[in-house]
Amino acid sequence: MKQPSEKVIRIWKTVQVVPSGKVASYGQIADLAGLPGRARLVGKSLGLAPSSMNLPWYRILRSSGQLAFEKGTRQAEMQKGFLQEEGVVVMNNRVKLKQFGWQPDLAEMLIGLEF
DNA sequence: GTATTGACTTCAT
DNA sequence: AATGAAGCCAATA
Repeated sequence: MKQPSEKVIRIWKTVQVVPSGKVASYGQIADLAGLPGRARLVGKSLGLAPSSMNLPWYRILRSSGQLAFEKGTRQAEMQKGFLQEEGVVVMNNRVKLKQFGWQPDLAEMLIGLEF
């Protein structure tokens, strides 16, 4: 039985810590998950995540604030929809990190470190 | 074992 | 702002 590696699990958990209405970058998630430099692994892991766990993958974007998908793709539009539903303004396929970028709180960090 | 890939990041043009 | 190259490292082939 092949299961996702622990690293993937950690990434998922870390993603779940991101609060609604905020967004985080792949690199940021990787760092919080204790996997610095694994930004790309984060993306892959999100792709592996089953939809049944309600993983808020849409709160994760690039360091520049751009959505991970190209504009016009179905995923990008869906991501945009989810974000706006949480109050995050998405314009021209990007989000203003100055405004919506998530800064981990101590309490939230603790959750992330519980693993 | 090496080569390629990827929901990335950063620096240089 | 846009584009490209290099860096990065686990997973796949």
